[in-house]
This record gives sequence, structure tokens and C-alpha cells, in this order.
Amino acid sequence: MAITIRDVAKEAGVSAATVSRVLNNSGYAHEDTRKAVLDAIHKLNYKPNEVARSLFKQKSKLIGLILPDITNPFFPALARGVEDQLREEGYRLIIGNSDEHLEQEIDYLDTFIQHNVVGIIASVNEAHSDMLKNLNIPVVLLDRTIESLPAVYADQFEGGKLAARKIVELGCKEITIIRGPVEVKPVYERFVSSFQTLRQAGVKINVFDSKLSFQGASNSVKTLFDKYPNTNGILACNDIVAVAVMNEAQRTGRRIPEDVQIIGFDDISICEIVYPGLSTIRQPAYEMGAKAAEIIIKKVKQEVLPNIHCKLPVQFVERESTRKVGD
Amino acid sequence: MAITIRDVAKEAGVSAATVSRVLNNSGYAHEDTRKAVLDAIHKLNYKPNEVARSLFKQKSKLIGLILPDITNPFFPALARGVEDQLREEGYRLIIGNSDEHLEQEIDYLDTFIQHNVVGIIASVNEAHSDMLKNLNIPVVLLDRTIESLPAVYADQFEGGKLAARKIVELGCKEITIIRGPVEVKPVYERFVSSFQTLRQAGVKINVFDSKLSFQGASNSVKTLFDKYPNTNGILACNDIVAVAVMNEAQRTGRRIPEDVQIIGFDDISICEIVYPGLSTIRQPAYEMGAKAAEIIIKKVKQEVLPNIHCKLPVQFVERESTRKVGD
DNA sequence: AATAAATATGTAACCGGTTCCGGATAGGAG
DNA sequence: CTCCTATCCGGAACCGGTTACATATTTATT
Repeated sequence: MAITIRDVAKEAGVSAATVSRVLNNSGYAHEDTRKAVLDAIHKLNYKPNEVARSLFKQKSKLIGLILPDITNPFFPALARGVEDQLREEGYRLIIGNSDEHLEQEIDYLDTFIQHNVVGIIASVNEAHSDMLKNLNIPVVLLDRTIESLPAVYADQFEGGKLAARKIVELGCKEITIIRGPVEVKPVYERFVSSFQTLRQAGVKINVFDSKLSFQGASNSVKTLFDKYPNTNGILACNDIVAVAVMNEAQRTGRRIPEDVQIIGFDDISICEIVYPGLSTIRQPAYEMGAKAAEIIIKKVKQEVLPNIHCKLPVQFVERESTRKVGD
Repeated sequence: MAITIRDVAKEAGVSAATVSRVLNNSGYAHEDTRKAVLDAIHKLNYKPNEVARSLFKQKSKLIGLILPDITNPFFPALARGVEDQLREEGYRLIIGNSDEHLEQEIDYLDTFIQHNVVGIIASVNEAHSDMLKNLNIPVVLLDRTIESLPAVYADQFEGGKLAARKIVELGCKEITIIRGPVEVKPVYERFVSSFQTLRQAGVKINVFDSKLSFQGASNSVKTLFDKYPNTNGILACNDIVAVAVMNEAQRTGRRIPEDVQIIGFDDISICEIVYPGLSTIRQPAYEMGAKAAEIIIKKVKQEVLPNIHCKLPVQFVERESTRKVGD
């Protein structure tokens, strides 16, 4: 059926071992032989079978990626970063959505291992981290962090602080923080940080809870302005929630940013096309993914690295949901 | 290192062949033996190595998925549909983004084959379809269609017609169709269909070009209202473009839907959280993905199917970017 | 020219499963 | 009791690569 290394060997008049050696640039091979083999490979359009290779070597060219939900626009950006970086080095991605469920995470993890993946990049909660700790292949956490494992993430404390500082600076006196689910650590951290910063500023603070998803946010947010009719500044736990809030604000006749100012978190693509453009705290999602991939690759190549916790900077992106300084 | 089938065999006091038989429920195995083997498997926490299995069987539990760009929110919905359906049956997904580039498509396709994937789901342009035609594993096209290959897609003609009919019905007299890149077949088809329908309705038609991406749409659309200041109805080639248009409309002081009505295409999640909510033509993306997965699985299981072209229905989803009938 | 070292290549075992085949045992029919 | 068949199970080959090892040839060294 498919062309095997022995077909190539026969065509080139050598043994399979020799073909393998020229293929991998290992061991010796006479220049003439090398040429003959290369010709045969080309002539037969031979592509080595990764599965056989993987079986013997006990390592594949596959990396497993576990994300909560690729349907949430923050995660595709991460995934693209990972994938693009990986492709450069010839690695491929097996992907699994966990919906934050431990059971699904374990399920994917198991099958990743069964497929001899050489590394795993995962975005899972600390409470679920046990399953990742005793693997004998490299693991890098992405977006989430756990003390004992390498991780790539954005500076949530700085982000929360930045958002809080901005909204105070911009003159808001009664600020509502929309808090996402506390189990999601980065989301919780940005909340805590905003809250502390706001308290130090001596401003009135409301806390309002919301889900993170499109559906959830849109529902959660409906009662926001009933409950806090006088808020003039809102710190949302992510951009989706922020957009839902903008919607609700406009629906209830509030002008943005004149009556309410809103700051999101993440800087997903939506921010720049909604009206008004959403000011937000940018997490460099694509770069985070790329960085995680880079670290995994280094680890796969046996480069011993310290237990890296790679914290990437966030930044405030000013658009139109906040006032210009000086207004 | 990892537990192998021979470890289990030794533990259970039988041969590897016997373990394999109970594992696969093939051939005979005495009830007592079966129990002993199962116990051993459980005791050692044995998980069979998919790679070894795949090498011998010449087929894995892997399906390859090629999408243009997972960063465009329409595609994650497809991917989730595929993945969820596949997981049910124990298949895993290798994923690759092509950015519509033939070179990358081929690259991913090659490595998918090298990994013994049993099937491929792909969203590629007709012009690139040659590479898919002579594979000896099942292929299903998703979102895009090619005459000679099975495909799952939404009814673009109906969608285009529906949007056009609605916008006319809703009283628009000068309608602008935002046309996406003509190489992308479904996008082109919905354009043609809308255009024809509009022409039959005898209404004034403008055609305006735009990219499909967030960045692209946002730029393209900036000159829309300079060029056609009197349009009162807009048919966008997708929801991203539609939202960008809404932005531009509001920025230039137009009220939606009083001054301009806008209809998008796709029904991505954003539609329901922007303000005003975006009326759109819904493609059942998740279901499309699931259906494609279902077909691939059937084909993998040797069920001979006709050259299925599975056309899923679209529907108009009314939100607030169009007027209520009767207004 | 003799010897050592470097180069070149093939044989065979191995990775961890699956399956063909054949031998052994048990149960049933005659 | 014999014979046949169904059941049970292990040995060994195989999937398509890689690599340790052995052997053969070339090149360098003195």
C-alpha cells in the first residue's frame, strides 16, 4: 500500500538501515549512497511513517493541548500561538476541550499519553492539577498557574490594579466590579487585585457576579443596573462580559463613556469592532501560546530549565468605552 | 517504564495474545482467564499503547481537521461540534490552521497521513481540492463543498435569499451588499443569491467589498458611508463585518434600525451581546461539525455511503438591528 | 608495508501491540 | 469408549521504522 522504508531501500539498492541513516543524518553514509537514497525517496515520494518512528523512539511529534473551551475567543488566540510556534519545529497538536471538567481533562490526558505525545500544554484549575504532576513528559500550564509546574501566564495582579487605577483616574466614584467564577484562578486574581486597589482609593465599590460565557454573561448582567443604578464605572472580568454590560448600559439609556465607563479584560478581537470600542486590559494571548510552545519544545529537547514561571506583561488599551484623560 | 501488555500478561499468568483477546473481545477467552486479565489490567492501571496498535492495524483513532483560521469565531463552533461527536466514539482530533494557504494545507495533510489518521475533515477551497481527491482514507468537506467529495454545509443560496427578502420586506430601498472575498465559495454564493433576489425586487443595490477578518473588516468598512451615505439596509457577508458596520453606522450618527438596518451571516455568539443585537442568518455551525464527524465515523467503519452532500438549513434570527415587522 | 582509525553498510533485534496458526483440553454425539 | 467439534490459549510473525553490533573497506600514520 503505502511506500515503506524497505521499498526505498530496494529502489536505491541498499538496506533499510542505510535509508534510515541518511534520513536522520545519523551515522555514516557515503555521498554516492546518500544521493541514491535521496533520489529513490524523491522518485517514490516516500514519507516516513511517524507512527512506526514514534513506537520505537517512544516519542512522537505530537503535543497535547487541553483548553477549557475553544468557543471562548480568548482560547483560540492561545491555541493559534501554540500551533504556529509548534509547526515551525515540525510538531503537531492534538487538542481537547475540557469545559473545566476534571473527568474530561483526565480522559484527554490519558489518550494523549497513549498516543505518545512528547509534551502537554494545559489550561486547568489548580484543583485539578494532581493529574499533571507525576507525568514523565514535560508539562506547561497556560493561562493558569500551579506552584510546582512551569507556566506561562499574564500578570493578573498588575492587570487588576491597572484597570482599577484607570477607572479611578477617569473620575468614577461608584465602581462595580463584575466578578467571574472564583474557581478560575486568573479571573479571581484580577478581581482581588482590582478590589484592593479600589479600596485603597477610597471609592464606593459594588461586587456583581457573572458567568464568563456569552450566554451566561448576557443573562447575569440583565439585573446589573437595577441593582446598582448609580454605578458610573465598571470593571468586567472579561471582554465578553464587558460587551454584555455595554449592551445593557445602552439598552437602559446610559451613554458610554459619559454616563458609565467600562473596562474589559483580555483584549479579544471583538473589542475593536463593537461600538463604542471597548477599553480593556490586554493579555498577550497569542504570545502566551507561542511562549508555552517554545518552552515545551526546549524541554522536549532535554534542555534542563528551571521551573519557569513566565509572567507576561499586560497593558491598558484605550478605546472609547472610557473617557480621554482630561475630559 | 510504562506498563505493556506483556507486563499484564505476566501478572495474570497468561500470554500477551490472551490479554489482547480479552482487551478486544476477539477470539475465545475462558471466563476465569478473562477475569484474571481484567484484574491485572486494573491492578497495574494498564492503558494500551495506541501507537503500537495503530502501527499494526494501519489505522489510528485520530482524525485530522483542517480549518482556515480558528481565530475566526465561526470555526471554533464547527470544531467543537466535530470534537464532541468524535469523543463519543473514542476518536481524537489533530488540528491545523491553513489560513487558506494551499502550502499549509498540504503540509498538514501530509503529516496527518504520516500519523495514520483514519479520516480527514477539511474546510478548503475548491481550487485546492486536488490534494484531497486521491487519498485512500475518508474525507469530508466542512462548510466548503466540492462536487466529487462528500460535504456538510449550510444552504448559502437560501441564506442569501432569506437575508435579501427580509431586508426588502423591512422597507429598505437602497441596499448595500458587503461582499467578501470571491474565492471563498460559500461567501460568494450567499452574495450571488442576495444580489439576484434584490435585483428581482427592483431595489437600488450597492456592492461594497470587505475582508472577513476583524482587522480587515474594521478597516474595509470605514469608507462605507462616505461612499453610500443613503443606504438604509445592509447585508453583510458575515457577522464580524456586520458588527464592524454597526460600529461605523453608530459612529457616523446613524440609528439602528431606524436609519439603517443590518443583517449579518453566521450567527456567532457575538450577535446576542452587542448593542443592538444583530439580526442574522444562522448557520448551524456546531451541528455542521457534529454531522461531519458522524459521517466520517460511519465511513471509517466501512459503511459504504453515497457521495453525501449534506445541506443543512439556515434561518433568519431576528434581533434588534432590523425593525419588527409592522413598524 | 603494517597497523590503526575512520568510514560505510548490512543483519538482526526491538518498540508494543495484533493475529494467524496449531496444539491441548473439554464436552457432546454415536 | 471413540471421534468430532467447540473452546481455550500460547508461539511467532508482523506493522515500519531505529539502532547496536559486526563486518568490510578505505584512509591515515609511522
